[in-house]
Amino acid sequence: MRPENIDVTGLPPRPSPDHSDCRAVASVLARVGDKWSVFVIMMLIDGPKRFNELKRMINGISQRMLTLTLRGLERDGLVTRTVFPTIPPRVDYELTDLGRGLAEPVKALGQWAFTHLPEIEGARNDFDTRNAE
Amino acid sequence: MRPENIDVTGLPPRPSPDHSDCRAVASVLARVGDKWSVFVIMMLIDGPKRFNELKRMINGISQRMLTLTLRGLERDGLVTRTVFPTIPPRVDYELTDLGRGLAEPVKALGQWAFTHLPEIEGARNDFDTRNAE
DNA sequence: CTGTATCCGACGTGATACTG
DNA sequence: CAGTATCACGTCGGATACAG
Repeated sequence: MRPENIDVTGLPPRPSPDHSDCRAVASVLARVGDKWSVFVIMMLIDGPKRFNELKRMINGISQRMLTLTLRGLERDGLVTRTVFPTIPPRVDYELTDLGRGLAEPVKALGQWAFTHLPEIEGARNDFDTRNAE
Repeated sequence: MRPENIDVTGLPPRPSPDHSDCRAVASVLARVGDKWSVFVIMMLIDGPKRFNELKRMINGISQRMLTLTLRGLERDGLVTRTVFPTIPPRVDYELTDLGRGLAEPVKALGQWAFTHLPEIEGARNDFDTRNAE
């Protein structure tokens, strides 16, 4: 079950494509698409940040969601978590090389979204008013 | 409430950044991140497709989800829906110019995900076994 | 400061049945 | 063929309280 046998890589057709890769690619896309990951990545681009520092920068994120988001990014090897056993405790989060690599295509996507925002919002308005009354 | 005042465009700092754009960019990212949109876009890159044609190509998608995904893409102006009032009915879905434009950064992201799959899966395994017992 | 634990409502997704 | 309607379930996310 679920999306198999689909090539979303845009890569030229390979001789013996491994179709199971599709699910895995989708899982990476899902991380990018989740509500907060991209924001956290963007915040970390210009250097490591502390937990509450991130929380303050990302307006509206809850403590719980920041924790979960950071755990997810850490699990995928995109972010490192270093604990300084001081009192009070201090924890720094920093992008890995992998994370910095991911930031590039993500920024490209963000730029596209930003430049085409008017068209998309226009299309949404048109669609909504068409299906209004 | 919610992610405001955050620049996820990666654009060089502008004089008077419009912070409300952030939410809108996030909504585009959310579309890319949802479970099926990217697959549909990829399927439509090389020409228009019919409803059931898409359903067959995307292994595992339900009729309901295909409908909802296509509606969402149509609403955002990424896909056109043309009905041929024949019997039986025939409906073609096709990428708009906007949709084809979006496909580019999405493909870039897909390529990145594909090439770095081993590192990510490795990191996930490491993380999971570290936090196992 | 940096989390974890718990509760709860909202939403996304799938399965199934039905319609024009 | 191309949907819509309904239900059922699981996950996501926010709020709050508490801990090391």
